[in-house]
Amino acid sequence: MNPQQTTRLAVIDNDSGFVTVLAKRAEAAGWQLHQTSGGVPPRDLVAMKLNALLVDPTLLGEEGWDYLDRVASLLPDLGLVVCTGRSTVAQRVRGLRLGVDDWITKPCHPEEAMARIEAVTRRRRRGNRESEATPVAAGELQIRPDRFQAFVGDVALDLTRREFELLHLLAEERGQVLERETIYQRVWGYAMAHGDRSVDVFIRKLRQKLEKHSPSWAYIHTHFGIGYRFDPEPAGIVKEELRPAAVEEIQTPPAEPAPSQVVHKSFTAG
Amino acid sequence: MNPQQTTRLAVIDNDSGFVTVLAKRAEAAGWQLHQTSGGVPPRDLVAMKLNALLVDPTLLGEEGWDYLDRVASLLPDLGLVVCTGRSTVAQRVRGLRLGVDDWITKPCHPEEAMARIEAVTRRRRRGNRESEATPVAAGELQIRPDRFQAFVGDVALDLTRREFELLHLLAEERGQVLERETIYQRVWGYAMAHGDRSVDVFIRKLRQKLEKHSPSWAYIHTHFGIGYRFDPEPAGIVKEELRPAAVEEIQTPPAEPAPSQVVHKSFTAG
DNA sequence: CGGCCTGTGAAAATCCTGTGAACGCAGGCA
DNA sequence: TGCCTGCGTTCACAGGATTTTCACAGGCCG
Repeated sequence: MNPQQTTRLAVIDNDSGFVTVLAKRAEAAGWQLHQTSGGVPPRDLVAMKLNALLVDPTLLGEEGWDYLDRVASLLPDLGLVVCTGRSTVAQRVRGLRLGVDDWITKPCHPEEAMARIEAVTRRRRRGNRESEATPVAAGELQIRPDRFQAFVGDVALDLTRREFELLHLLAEERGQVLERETIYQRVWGYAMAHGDRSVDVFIRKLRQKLEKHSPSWAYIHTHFGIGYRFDPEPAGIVKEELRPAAVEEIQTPPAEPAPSQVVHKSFTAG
Repeated sequence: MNPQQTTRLAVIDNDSGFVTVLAKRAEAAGWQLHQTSGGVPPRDLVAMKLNALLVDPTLLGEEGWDYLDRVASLLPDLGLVVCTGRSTVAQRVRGLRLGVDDWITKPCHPEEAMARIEAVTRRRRRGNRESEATPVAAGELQIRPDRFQAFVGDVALDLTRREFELLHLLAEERGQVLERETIYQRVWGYAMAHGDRSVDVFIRKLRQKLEKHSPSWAYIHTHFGIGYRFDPEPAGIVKEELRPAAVEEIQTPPAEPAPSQVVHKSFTAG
């Protein structure tokens, strides 16, 4: 979700000689850098919106492996590169299996370190949408990334930031069933904890606001045991597959088979 | 989804010692391997559906850089790993900038090479999300991973998640007889307890839904004492082997001799 | 013919989602 | 500073949907 092209890198190392040189080159290349010589809690890494993390686990002592493990599993989209001194094959293999993307041995040329960091972050960026700022239309909805807001006609749905990002993601993947974990990963930016219900709660809030402003459309469909799918449908076509003769292509977008296994919301309470 | 997907790796190298050892380990790990000691045209690589390519550009001589460049740009989803002898920082940087994902220096431990290849493909798989989303067609069926659902024409079979995953697995292994244990392992994700009948029950549910939506085809075949096989067959060819003159290659996939020991289902009750 | 193995229907157990509400946090404001 | 408000997170519960388990019947094989 980072529209920016620049690489955001954090370095956890206390080898001042190496870090200094690397920092100079990185800044020359236009990278945004964050240095520390101590462990940064994975939680805080989330807030930094990094593309990559370069770390020498030596200075984390015993906790090194555990730290790498946590970072790798909490931030699967982060490029994780270890740069450290002598190591055994077994150590490198362990690290790589844990989720480390590249393991560089010191002493190393900063240029190579940078090239490897680039290689690690490269693909993630590829195919990144330039659609970031293009509005999306769906049913009666108009989703406007430039305003972080969705509109029905001229009136805004009054979405909070998270609500908007969730809606935007769903709308961009219109028609696809997205699993909760995927949604969480892409909206929140890190891995979903087991049992977290945040996605459900935000879906409910979205549905309330959608229902309030565009009551004659159904936008978000639940897929039991999987996740959610965004697909604007005019209301009143419930179970069209049971009476195929009665309904004649009202508005259903082309190549959109009638959804099933969908919990058609019934909006009980007002 | 499927947790363990097999890695398809091609090796372009003529260092027989290294390659032999690597191949042994890779096969032990269940990887699918393809070796050559000459350059493979990028065009052919496409057809091989590889996850990763390990190459020693040394044996490509002058063309090495050009080759890496073409492979990297033509196959952006392929993990590209160079494994070669001595090299300068400049060479490594050049390669990495070109699109190489990792650059390993020989001599290297095959275990590390494998771990690095894994790391590269892991990162790659995360990047492109729709790798697993290719629809499968079978008989009148259309199996759509993006919807977690199967369709006959426009109407969905209304499969639950487990049902869908079972069907998807069977369909991907079309024509193969899969043992219950295998099925359970791959759909449920862990070993089947002795005496568990879940697979049978889900096969029944699937058959019911298939029969309901596509009554003129037989999809799932029972192999007594073994397991099940998915193979769409138009109805009415029951016992075609008994009256070979009557039936003429309606739709039966090639190279599928009528299996003996097959229980042709007869759908007793309605 | 007897011992498995599979098909089947239904009950029981489990899991999943919708929902309302409480909680904590941070920023705005007096 | 202290209060108020908006927002995101977490919890617990209820109603369903789904999965598992069971018992039995019928088929397959030697």
